[in-house]
Amino acid sequence: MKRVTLDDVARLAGVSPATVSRVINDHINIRGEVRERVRRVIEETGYQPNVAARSLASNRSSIIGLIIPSGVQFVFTDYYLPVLIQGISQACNSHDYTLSLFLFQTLEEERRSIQRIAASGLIDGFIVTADVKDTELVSHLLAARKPFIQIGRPQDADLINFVDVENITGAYTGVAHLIQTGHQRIATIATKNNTAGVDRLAGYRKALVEHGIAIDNALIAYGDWTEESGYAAMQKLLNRKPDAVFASTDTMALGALRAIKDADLEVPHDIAIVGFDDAPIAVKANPPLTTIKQPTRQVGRVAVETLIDILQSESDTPRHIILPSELIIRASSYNGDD
Amino acid sequence: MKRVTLDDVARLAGVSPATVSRVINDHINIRGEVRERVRRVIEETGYQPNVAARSLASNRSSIIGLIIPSGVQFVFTDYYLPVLIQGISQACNSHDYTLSLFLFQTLEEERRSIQRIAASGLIDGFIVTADVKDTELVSHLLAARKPFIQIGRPQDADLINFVDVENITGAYTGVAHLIQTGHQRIATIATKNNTAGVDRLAGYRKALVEHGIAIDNALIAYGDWTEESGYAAMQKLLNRKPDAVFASTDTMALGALRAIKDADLEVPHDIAIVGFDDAPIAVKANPPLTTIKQPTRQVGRVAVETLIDILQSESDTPRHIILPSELIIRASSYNGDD
DNA sequence: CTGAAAGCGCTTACAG
DNA sequence: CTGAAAGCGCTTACAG
Repeated sequence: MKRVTLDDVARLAGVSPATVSRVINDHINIRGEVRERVRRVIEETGYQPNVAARSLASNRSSIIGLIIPSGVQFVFTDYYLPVLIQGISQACNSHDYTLSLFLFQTLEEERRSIQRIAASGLIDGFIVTADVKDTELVSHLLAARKPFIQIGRPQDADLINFVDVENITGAYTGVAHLIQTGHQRIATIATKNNTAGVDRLAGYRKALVEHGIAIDNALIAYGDWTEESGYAAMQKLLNRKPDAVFASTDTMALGALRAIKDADLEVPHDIAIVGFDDAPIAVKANPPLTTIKQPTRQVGRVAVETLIDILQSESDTPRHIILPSELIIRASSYNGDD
Repeated sequence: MKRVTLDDVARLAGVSPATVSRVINDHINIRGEVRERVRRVIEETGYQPNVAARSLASNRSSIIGLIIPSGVQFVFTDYYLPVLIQGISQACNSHDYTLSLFLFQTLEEERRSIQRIAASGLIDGFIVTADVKDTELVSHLLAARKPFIQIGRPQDADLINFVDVENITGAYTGVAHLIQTGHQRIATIATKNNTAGVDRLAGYRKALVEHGIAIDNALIAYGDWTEESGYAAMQKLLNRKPDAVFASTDTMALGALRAIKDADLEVPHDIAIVGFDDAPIAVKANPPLTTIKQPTRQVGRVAVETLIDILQSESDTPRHIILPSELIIRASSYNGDD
């Protein structure tokens, strides 16, 4: 059983290969009758275009590469990445793009591969889950002259396409909520070295300032996205007697929760917690945590759609897309479902 | 700056394109001097072969597709899949294969895509994280005559390549450990509808029988891999006064742990727990859980390497690979790291 | 609206 | 050990 090719279809339909190609690619200017005839033959034969041939001839592959750099250490401690990938995959499926995944463990592996990948012509464009730290990766990508879009605002550069979440406003909303519910000594567990963390800290500051509360640096601790670091940070903060804490990740919020419980304090009675992230963690906490939910799945979808748009458009005006986050206030009793 | 092609390299090196191709593909029978000369030109020009052209000419793409079927609902509640993907990705990187990810949300999406993907010629072979339920997917793949390897033993069929974990022996070891540490009324939280679950239950039974303990069906409850289901199952089991429980997933073990605590019983003093899975969950539990650790990352690597081997070999003797699992006994105090 | 023809950048018998 | 040539299966100006 040999593969059926475009030429076979052309012969069977009594048209030229060019016409079949045009039908497949939805070109206009095909007579309806001819189009139908070709479509019928395609249907009957089960013809599928050969991707390699198409790619070689057209210089497009319809493959999007997702790069997860070596710096992304929290791959497995967070819900973030799996959900993001789900969003990306979904969008690829519905736009008939294929997703390629590049997951790098070490910087060396990253360096070795990225050149080869970008230059091989396999991938039309990339999505990068990069961070402030990954400027090297970004410069490689720029050098390869391949279109790419970054998930998360890059530190500098307005020249880079990105889609991000409203981190500042989100954090602001969460902290304002704490203030409005009567809290005054609001601590935060922040992160360094990534723009999301920096922005969330900025939102925290802004909320305090706008509500006339002085910023007390002793109420600011830092973690590294892990639950353990949230635990440790909260232990330090407890000495300063906060009555609420805004953790810039749900995972760290979970650690904070544990530290508070271990200190025999009650949540949210003694100390209220607000987290920030993709929610399932916050929901499963006991008591479930109030959180600022970022639309991670949507971020993935929008990244794909924007990238496709970039690939198809001529202009190279950089796209900067910022999606809203949402404050979700949770009752303090856990009923076991979601 | 135009792309440099194989012909450019040939011209610069003063050889024929065929020779350059042979050098790139490590064919034997190239004079050392010529090989060096060609290599130098490749180095200097930064030449990268065009994947589409190579793929069209050779009928191989060096792309492996990872299919995660719509039935895999526990994508985000388990560490399993991310770790597996990491192992797969690692192996792909080191063998110069590219990984394509196909994540299906619905059965319809799956059906619509799988045909197209298999027939497009883009992918050399597939890895499927399939389960008993996914016979439809498997038959599609068989119909497309594309090599594939399944993660997890298929229900029937010795004709299918697979790599699996020693589920029976693993569970046996865990339950035997409970018996040896003095427990008699050992309950289990099992799962249905997947061979791993069935095998783990078989291992549980075998351990009891071989140690002369009668099997009490009242001590067998079922869950669906979620923490909630583990919680509910444990609540039922508690009425039967078990002194230990073997949960066939760490996630369900976590739910069981919570149920035991909520009943004001102590772990492991009143009831010992043994889980089965990829460990990080068990480590983070408080107290950390004794668990049978499956080598998920290695499963991923082996799957890739076996698939590559299948692609390159002539024989189609099916490969059945079963990797050992390991009992990890945890002290009952949690020190917060790992 | 449609076709003939060139070309995309490789690989691989075949011949020597 | 090396080269000339055909061919992989498409797309796309170009011409009509």
